[in-house]
Formats: sequence, C-alpha cells, structure tokens
Amino acid sequence: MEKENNKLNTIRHSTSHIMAYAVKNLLAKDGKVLFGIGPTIKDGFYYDFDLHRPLVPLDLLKIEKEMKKLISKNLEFKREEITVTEARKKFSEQPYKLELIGDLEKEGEKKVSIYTCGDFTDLCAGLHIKSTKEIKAFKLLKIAGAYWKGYEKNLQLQRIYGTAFETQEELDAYSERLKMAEERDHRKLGKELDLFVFSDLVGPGMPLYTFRGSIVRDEIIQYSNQLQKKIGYETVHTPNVNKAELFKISGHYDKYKDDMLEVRSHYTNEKYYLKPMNCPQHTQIYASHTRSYRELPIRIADFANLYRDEKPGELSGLSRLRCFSQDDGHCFCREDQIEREFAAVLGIIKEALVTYGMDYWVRLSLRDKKKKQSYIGDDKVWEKSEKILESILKNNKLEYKKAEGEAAFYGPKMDIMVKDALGREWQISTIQLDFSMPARFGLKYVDDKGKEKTPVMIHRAIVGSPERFMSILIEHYAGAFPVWLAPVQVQIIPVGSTFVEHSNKLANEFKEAKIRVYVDDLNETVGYKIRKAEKQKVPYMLVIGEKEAKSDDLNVRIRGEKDVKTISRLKFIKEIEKQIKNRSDRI
RNA sequence: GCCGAUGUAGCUCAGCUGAUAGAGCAGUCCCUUCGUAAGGGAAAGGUCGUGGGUUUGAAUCCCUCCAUCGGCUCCA
Repeated sequence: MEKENNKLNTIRHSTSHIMAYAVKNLLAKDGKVLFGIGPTIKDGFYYDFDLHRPLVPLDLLKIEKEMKKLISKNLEFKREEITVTEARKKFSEQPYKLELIGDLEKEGEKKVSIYTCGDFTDLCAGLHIKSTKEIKAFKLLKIAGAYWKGYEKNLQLQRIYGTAFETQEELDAYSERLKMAEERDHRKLGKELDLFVFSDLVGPGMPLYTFRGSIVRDEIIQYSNQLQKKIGYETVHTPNVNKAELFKISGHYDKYKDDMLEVRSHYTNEKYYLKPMNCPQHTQIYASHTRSYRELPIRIADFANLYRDEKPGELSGLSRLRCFSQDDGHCFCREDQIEREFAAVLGIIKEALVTYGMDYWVRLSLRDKKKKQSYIGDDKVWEKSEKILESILKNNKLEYKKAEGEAAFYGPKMDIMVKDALGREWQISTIQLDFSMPARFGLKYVDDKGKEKTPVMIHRAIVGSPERFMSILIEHYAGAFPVWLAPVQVQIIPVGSTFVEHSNKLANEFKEAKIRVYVDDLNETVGYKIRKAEKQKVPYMLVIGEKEAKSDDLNVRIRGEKDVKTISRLKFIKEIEKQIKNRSDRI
C-alpha cells in the first residue's frame, strides 16, 4: 500500500513539473513566468507561478493540451546534483528558486539536485518517474491565489491545482467523487430543502434558519444536551455581551481582539464585546461561591450564540460563520478527577458519532514549541498537561495521532476527527485541558485539609458547533436525514381533494404522537406530490385515498424506494415513535 | 484581509461585439378530482447587486462599494 502511494506521488509530482513546463511553453514568450514550488498534496498536486497576467479557466484547457503534447513525447526525467554556486547561476533569472537555494544553503546543503525534462529544468529534491509515458491520467482542477511560502505578508502567486492517477478509471472515479460532493454541497441543499438563508441586510456569516432548519438545529442541540446530562453537565445561560475586562483577564483580548465585535454603552462609554466563546463567563459562575473539594467536578454547559468577526473571505455557508453556537461545556475539577472526566466525555462523543454513523479518530493537539509566544502558561504546566492527555489516550486504548501547533492557546487538546459518507475528514469534538484560565481568574476550592487550591478547567464540545455540524450532516446524509432529524417526518398525500379532510384527521393523530407531519393538500396529481416529497427527502409518504379511508391500513412509501408497503396505522405510528426515540434510521 | 472569478424574476439560467430584458420551474387564478418522481390553460412577476462615470443611448464598457464562489491566510 505504502509503495503504491509513493508511486502515485511520484507520478503526481512529475505531472506538476510537466504542468510548469507547459506553462513556460505557453506563456514565457509574452512576459514574466517565474516559478514557485510544485509539490504533491493529498489527492493531487499544485504549482505556484508568478506570471505577467492572471490565468483564466480557458488557460487550464490550453495547458492540459500542451501537457498532453509533452507527455506524448516520452520525455525522460534526468537527475543531476550541482553545487549551490552552479545552481545560483542556473536559476539566476528565477528569484523564487534563488530564495529556495538560499534556504537549502542555510540548512547546510552544499549541493542541490535538479531535474531536467525536455528543456525544462527545475530545482527539486525528487523523486520523479523515468519518463513521461508513465503519466496515464491527469486533470487540471482549479486556479487559485496563494501566498509565497504560505506567509501572509508575502506576495501572492497564482496556483494551479491538478491531480493524476495511475489509470483513467481511477481519475474518473475521483472526478465522480468531486461531482457527488458538489451535489451534496450543504449550501445548495440548504436552499433546496429550505433549511437556512442569508440576507444582505442581516449580514454576511449570519444565517437565518427557517422553521425546517431550526428543527434540525434544535434536534442536534437536544441530543447533545441529552448526552451531556448523562455525565453530569447542567445547562446555564450567560449574556451575549460582556465587558472588555473579562476578556483581558482570560487572555482572549490579547490574542483575538481584532476578531471580536465591539459594542459600546452610550451612557458610560464602556467598551463591551459580543462574546466569542463561553469559557470566561463560566469561570464567573464558578467564582460566585466558595467551592469545596466535595462539590467538584462542577460541570456546566451553554448553547449561547457566539460572535466572531471572521475575515470576509473566510466565511463559507454554515461551515464558517460570524454568528454560531457551540455545544460547549466546562468542567472545573481536581487534578485527580481529570482522567475520569475525559473518559466520560470521550464516551458520549463516541455514542454521538455512532448515532450519526460516522467513523472517527483522535488528534492529540500539542503546542508548537517553536512558537511559545503564541501560548499562555509556563513550560512546566504545558509539559504536564500534554503528558496527562497522552496517558489518558493510552489508558483508554484509543488510536491517536500527534499534531504539533494545533493546541489552543491555553492548553493541549484532544480533537475528534470524523469521516463523513464521502470519506472527507472534519474536526468536530474537542476536549481541552486548561491549567491557565482558572489561575488567571483566581478560581479556588478548599481541599480536604482546609487549604485553598486552584481547580483545573476542562473545555469540551461534543459536535462542536451545531450549525457547522449541521452543514457536515447535510453533506453526510446528502440531505436525506434520518427520521429523528428530518424536518418533516411523514408527508400525507391525499388522492384528490375528497380525501383532504380524512388526511387532516390522520395528521392530527400523528401530531399527537409528536411526529412531524405535513398534508400536501395542493390541487395536484399524486405523481406530482410524490415527486415533491421525494425532492424534499421526506422519509415517509402516505398516499391517502378511498382504500385507506375505509381501512386501518396505511399505504407507506419509503424515501428512495419504489415499492410501497401496507402497514396498520397503529403499528406505523409505533414504529416511527421508536425510530425517533432510538434515533435510528430504518423501519 | 489577499489573488482570481461571478452577481439578470423566489429558484436555475439565456441575453454575441452597446439600442431600456427572455425561458423553464416555483407561486397566483381557472379547468381537471386524479393511486406512487412533473395533467392542462391563463395572467402576473425584474428600475439587470449598489453608487458613480463614459456615451445620443448601458444588463452589456470603466471605476467604487456590497455580496457570493474557487483558493490563500486565519479559526479560541
């Protein structure tokens, strides 16, 4: 497997060189063509260029054509090692390459490797295929902008993304996956299923949930609440606007003040902020009493709206919002309680993800030791916290991967990475250990010897942000929610207006059983209404006509299935109630 | 915020190189009273994202701003 991947990477890497070669052939005669880097990435490759004009979509087709021409020549890739001085001479017209050569020299390299293919030579560590005839299937995907070396203060280059596979079939399958992902895009489905909207008047990144979308959102929240109650969390309510001072103490002000929305009181001219998170407020609930070691852990949770002034270009559907919430909880406990608390949270996260039908793995997010200034708290505390998290993972026999630089600024995290139905990964749940904030707020408890001690704070979220998770679920289920999440669970379709009254009576019976039902009494044909209900992805459709009016049996059509079933009314209602209660999907 | 693209009816889109807009679906009304993915008809619906400019004349060309999309950067 590993070997296969390496081969694929080699092909992709070589294809990126051929792409650069083609760009040079097509554009160099009209002006500047400077080369950045062209590495492989997950699912493909890219190459960055500094060009005399912006690329347009038509260019991709032209470049592909030129690449095909080059590939058909069966050009060989030749590797050479040259000295740094020789390299400087060779790439004297290529400032970005010169910078890279300089970097290599700083790292102590005396020699660098170059690869030549046809009359295109590139500075490159390799590896490459022997000849272009090994490139069997490739495709250029998109044009993008990207900062040189990924650093925001640098100039932006033009990036072309592409991919290559060993066979045309694999490439086709990949293209098919992209198409499927596009069809499930939650922004598209959100509109089609009428779940949420945006308004220019309300503002970017601030979604309005329709009654259907609110149902989905509420169900997600209720479920998280039900799960966290099982392990002792109680919900609290805290204000959306807080004094600046609160965030100065917590450390959020220093780190995030540019990303917080400011509010001012006209009477006192005091500065407030819309809250971007709940943790500082929760410390104040803790701090409202003297706490005994016997009271700990104190576990509180909050679903309040949060506001973050995200940069305009970073907003995207429900995935990245300026107004959102979290199934956020904080546990204040003693050090000897940390492990049990983590295990309990891991337990409910697992339960949730089984329900949602998602695989997951754990990322142990540690701080970047080279950027200590980005974090608060001293080295000893960090080392201790990181060790505690790792041992919890080991003791619970959980598979995990370490990721340096992914920690929160106040402590290390366990992040739960889920895989959706298309195999895409998302970070949702998180459990974080924090020794800093309790100290900053001067939180205390009295231990069994009557001495004051500082509690530990655990920050945790089950699905993270319900809104963002809703976007993941829409795409995961392709809009076909399981019954418990579906905005309309049963659609009743009367055959002609004669049976509307009977349908309404039936609907009331469903409503009494707390089943979300809708009677489609529009003056249209049965076929039309079935089509409408299928497009709305309603789990169950009941066609009500003369036969049903005279009997206790229902004619049930299940979403996505052509064959209809006959089920007695009472049995059907019971079944749905069961599915809703168990949050299961099928009859 | 940065690089690039886009913005026409509720939705999806057409409108070539300048002469004040068109379709399908949805919605409305009428007919039809219907059995599992679109029954028929009619009328209605848009100062072409915003504000400016060029021009005898702008949806169309130029600029500003706003929003969205593809990325980059960021994500407590």
